[in-house]
Amino acid sequence: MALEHAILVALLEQPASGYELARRFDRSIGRFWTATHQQIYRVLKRMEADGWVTAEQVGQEGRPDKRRWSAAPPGRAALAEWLHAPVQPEAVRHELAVKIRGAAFADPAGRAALVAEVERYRADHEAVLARYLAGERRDFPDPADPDARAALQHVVLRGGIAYERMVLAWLDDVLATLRDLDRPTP
Amino acid sequence: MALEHAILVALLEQPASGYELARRFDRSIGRFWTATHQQIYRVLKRMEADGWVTAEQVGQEGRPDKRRWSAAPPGRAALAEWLHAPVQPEAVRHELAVKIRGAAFADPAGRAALVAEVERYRADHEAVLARYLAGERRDFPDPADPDARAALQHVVLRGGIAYERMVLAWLDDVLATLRDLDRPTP
DNA sequence: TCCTGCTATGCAACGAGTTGCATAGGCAAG
DNA sequence: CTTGCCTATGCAACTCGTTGCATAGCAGGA
Repeated sequence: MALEHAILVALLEQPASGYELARRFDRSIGRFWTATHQQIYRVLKRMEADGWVTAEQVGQEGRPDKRRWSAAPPGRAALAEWLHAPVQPEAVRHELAVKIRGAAFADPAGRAALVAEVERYRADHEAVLARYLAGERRDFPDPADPDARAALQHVVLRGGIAYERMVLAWLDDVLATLRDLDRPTP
Repeated sequence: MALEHAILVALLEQPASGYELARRFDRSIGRFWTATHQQIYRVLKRMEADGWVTAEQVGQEGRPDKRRWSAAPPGRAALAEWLHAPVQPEAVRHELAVKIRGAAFADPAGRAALVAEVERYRADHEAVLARYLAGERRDFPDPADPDARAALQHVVLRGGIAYERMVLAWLDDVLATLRDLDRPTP
C-alpha cells in the first residue's frame, strides 16, 4: 500500500492539514495518486500511531482549528526503505477500452452514443493537458531546474504531459475507427 | 463497477469457463482490466443470479469438469445500457511517480537504488511492447481489418502500443534526470 | 518416488476504498 | 433570509479486491 508513502512525500514537500492534503490529492498529486478525504484522515491516524507523522494544533480565526501534519524521522526512514522496494506493476483499469471492444456488440445507435462519449472524454483530457502545460510554464519556466525537488517534480509532470498527448492521439484514432464502422461502403 | 461488463465483453467475444476467463484477463484483456480468479468466480455467480450469463456443464476426460459461460440476452441488454453511460475518469495510481518525487528526500544511495529499479521496470515495459507488437503482427496482419470486432480490438491494441512507447520514452527521461542529480557539477 | 505445476472451482478472512451522513461556523449570492 | 458552498474533521456501513487455503486428478521432471 502506497497511500502512506504518497502522504509522506506530500508532507515532506509541504506540511499540511488533512483537509489540505485531500485538496492537493484532488489537484497535482491526484493526477498520479487519487484518495478521498476519508482515506487520508484514516491513514493519517494510523501513521500517527506508528510515529510516522506528528501533528501541531493550529488555531484559526473564523474557521475551525486544524492539525498541521509533518513527516517525523520514522516516517522518513519508512519512505527511504520503501524507495528500495520493487515497483509493483500498475493495476490497469481502463473502462473506455472495455467499452470500445464492447461496441462490437452494439447497434449503430449504441456506437453513435459511444462516439459522443469519446468526444466528451477527449475534451476532458484536452483540458487536463492545457492545465499541465500552464502549470509547467508557471512552475518550471527555466529548462534547467534549480534543485533536485524541482527537477523530479518536473519530470513527473512531463510524464503527465506525455500521457495526455498520447491519449489525445489515440482517441483520434478511436474516433476514426468508430466512425468508419458505420460509414456506407463505397 | 465494470468487471461485470468486462466479463460480458469477453464472453461475447468467446464463451469460456471461469478459469479460462481468469487466464484471458492475465493475458490480453488484463492489459486494460485486471482481475483475479476469485473475483471472476464471485462475479460470475452474481451475474448468473441476475440472469446475465448462463452456464453449460462440459465434461472433460482426465481433468475436472468445467462450466462454460455465455452472455444471455439480459446481459447483452445490460451491456448496451452501460455503453450509453458516461465514462468514469480513470483512478490513477502510479506508484513510480510517487517514488520519483520521493527521491528528492533520499540520499545518493537511495537514488541509485531507484535508478536500478527504474531500469528493471523499463525492461518489463519493453517486454510488454514486444509482446503487443508480436500480437499485432499475428492477429492483425492486414491494415484494413475485416470486421467491426477486429477493427475495435485492433484500435485498443494500438492504444496499448502507444502507451508502452510513451512509457519507455518517459522512463528514459526519468533515468537521465535521476542520473543528473548525482553527477558532479563541472 | 516425490515434488512441482497445471486445470478447475471455491470458501473464508482481511484490507483497501467508497458513500452517506454528521457537526459546526462563516461567507456570499439570490 | 435562506439556500448553498467552503473549511475542517470524523463515524459507520458498505462494496471491492487480495491473499491464503482447500480439493482433486493428471503430467512431467529430478
